[in-house]
Amino acid sequence: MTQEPAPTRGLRRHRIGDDPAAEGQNARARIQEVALDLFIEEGYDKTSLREIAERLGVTKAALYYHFPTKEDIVASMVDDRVAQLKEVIDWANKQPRTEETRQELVRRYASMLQGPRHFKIMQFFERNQTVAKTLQSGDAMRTQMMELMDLLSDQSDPPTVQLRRSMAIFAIHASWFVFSARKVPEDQAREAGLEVALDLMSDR
Amino acid sequence: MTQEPAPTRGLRRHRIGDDPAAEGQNARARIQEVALDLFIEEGYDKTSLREIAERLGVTKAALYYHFPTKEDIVASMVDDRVAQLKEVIDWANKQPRTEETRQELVRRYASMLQGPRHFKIMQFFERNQTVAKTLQSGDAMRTQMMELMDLLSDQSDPPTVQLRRSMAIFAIHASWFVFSARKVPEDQAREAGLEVALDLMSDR
DNA sequence: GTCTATAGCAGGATAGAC
DNA sequence: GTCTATCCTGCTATAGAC
Repeated sequence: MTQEPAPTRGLRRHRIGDDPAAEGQNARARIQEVALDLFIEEGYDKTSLREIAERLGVTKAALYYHFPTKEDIVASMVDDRVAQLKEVIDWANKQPRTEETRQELVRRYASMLQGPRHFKIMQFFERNQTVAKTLQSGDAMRTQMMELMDLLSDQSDPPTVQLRRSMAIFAIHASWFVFSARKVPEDQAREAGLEVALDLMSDR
Repeated sequence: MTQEPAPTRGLRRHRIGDDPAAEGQNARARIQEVALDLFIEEGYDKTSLREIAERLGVTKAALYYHFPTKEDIVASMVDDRVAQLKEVIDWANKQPRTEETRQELVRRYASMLQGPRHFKIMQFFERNQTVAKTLQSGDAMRTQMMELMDLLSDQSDPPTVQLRRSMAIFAIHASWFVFSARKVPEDQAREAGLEVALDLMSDR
C-alpha cells in the first residue's frame, strides 16, 4: 500500500463549506493556503504533499496538476510579495535619502505587511530560514530584505545606530509574535510595533 | 551501492591536523561540531547523517556508536545550554523584581552567549525554528526563552514597553548577524548589542 | 481535474564482522 | 570504534486511465 487509503466518499466529495462551482478557479488558492499553513506549523521539509492533499481531501497526484513541484507552491506565493516589496524599495530609491523618507519607508513596509497573506509569507521565511537558502524564491526575498535594511542606515553611522535601525523592521515582525502570546488585540499590536519601529529609527 | 564508496585509506586513516591519541575522547565533540555547523548552514532536515559522516571521514554507522539517533546529537548540545540558561533564570527568580535585576539579567544573558558553542546553538534554533518544535530539546529551550522574556516585563506594562523589552534579547542576537554582513569587529558588535539591549530596557 | 499505481531514490536505523 | 551490507519507510514525481 504505497498510496494513502481511499477517503470515504460518494460519487463526488466536497468538504463542508465548499462551493462546488468555485472549486476549479479556487483550487490553486486553496492549495496555497493549506500548504502555507502547514509549512509554517510543521516546517517546509517535514510537510509532505500527501499531508497537504489529505487536508484538502484530494490525492497527491491532483496537486501536481496545479503545481509542477513542491517548490513551485512556495514560489507562486512569494512572487506576489517580492513584487510588492520591490515597489516599496523602488519608491525609496527615487526619494532623497532623508530621515523623512526612511520613516515613510518603515510605515509603508508596515502597512504592506497587513494583508494576512503577506504576513504569513514573512512567517514562513522566519521559521524556515535554512529552507529559504535552498529555494530560489527564498534567495530573492533575502536579497530584498538586505536591500531594505541597507536603505535604513548608512555604513558611516555608528554601530548602535545601525543596529537600532535594522531592528526597526524586526520590531514590526516581532510585535505580532510577542503579543499573540500575551493576548493583546491585533490592531494594538500593530500600532505598538510601528511605534517602537519608528522610535528605533531615531538616533540618540 | 546503497552505502557510500570506501574512502581512500591506509591501514588506519586520520585527517590532517588530528591527534590520533585524542581521537577516541574527542570523537563525540568532533561529531557535534561538524553536525552543528551543517545544521546551521543547510538546515537540520536537509543535513543527512551521510553528509556529516563524510565530512568526518567516517561512515554513517560510526556515528551511531556515539549517538543513538540524529536527534540525540542536537540534544547532547542543547542540554548544556539549557542548564546554563536555567542558572541565569534561577538567579533572577531569587532577586527582587527591580529594574537593576532586569538589567543585570540582560547582561548575564549576553555574557553567557559569548562562548562560541552557545552562540551557535542559538543560531541553530533561529534557523530551524520549526524543527525546534518537533525536537524535545527544542521545546525545553522555547519554554526557557519565554520564561526569560516574561521576567523582563510585567503584563501590566503598556504594549510598547513590553515589546521593547522583549526585543532586548533580540538585540543581543541580532548584533552578530547584522554586523557580520557589514564587517564590524566582533567585540564592537557585542558591545553595540548590549548597549542597544539596555537602552531598550529603559522605559520612555 | 482527479484518480490508481508505481517508479526511483534517499533517509534513518540495525546486524554482525573485524 | 569503525566497517560493510542491508532493511524499512516515506518522499517527490510520473504514467496513464477515467
